[in-house]
Amino acid sequence: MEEMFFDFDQEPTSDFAFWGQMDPNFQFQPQLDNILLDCHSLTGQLSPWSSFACQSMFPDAQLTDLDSQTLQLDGAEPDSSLAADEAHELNNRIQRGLVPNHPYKVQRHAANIRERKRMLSINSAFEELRSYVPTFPYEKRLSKIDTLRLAIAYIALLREILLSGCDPKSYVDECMKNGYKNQTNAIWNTSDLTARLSWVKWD
DNA sequence: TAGGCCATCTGGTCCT
DNA sequence: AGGACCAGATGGCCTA
Repeated sequence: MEEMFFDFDQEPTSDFAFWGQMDPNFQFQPQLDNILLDCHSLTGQLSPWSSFACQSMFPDAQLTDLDSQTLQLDGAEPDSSLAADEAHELNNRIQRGLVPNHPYKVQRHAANIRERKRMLSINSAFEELRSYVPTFPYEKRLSKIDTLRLAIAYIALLREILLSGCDPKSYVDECMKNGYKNQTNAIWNTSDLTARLSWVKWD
């Protein structure tokens, strides 16, 4: 069987098994806006506003009324403090009847949009981190927690290699023979990390 | 079918 | 005051 190596210095276009490689020409923001705009209509998911939250905030309100209410187009003036893109997006959603007619709800929707964008930025950072940790070519996508743990172990090992002054490949080979003992993490301190590193092309 | 993982919504708290 | 951040709740999807 042909031996396979991974070179971490390769261009990101490498067809090695890295998950979540970003297309360098990918236009993130317009895609994001469309996704956010369409998520409700695509999933058909009902906002929790229609149940618990509405009743707790507005105990006197009839849920059916709240759910059916939408802002009138000419009266649709989302919070002026919103960023331009958020205001535009919110207006779009109001026009489509996706935002119920209550000032607090409008604010809450804007906050939801910001939160989703924030989580997406965190997720894109996770994707980038995944691209830096060693994975097996046949391995399924690492979860967030595994990505963090593996990254910690990987950094620790790289630090040890630097401090040892040894050739990286021979250091890993030695670890493979004798078993890698890392103090930092119980999850990845077995042969797993060194096995992953055996796929790394060091030179 | 249970468990893991994830996205989303939400309200509270912190920060600017 | 408003946005950022956070953690809890919830529900969907996938896999063993």
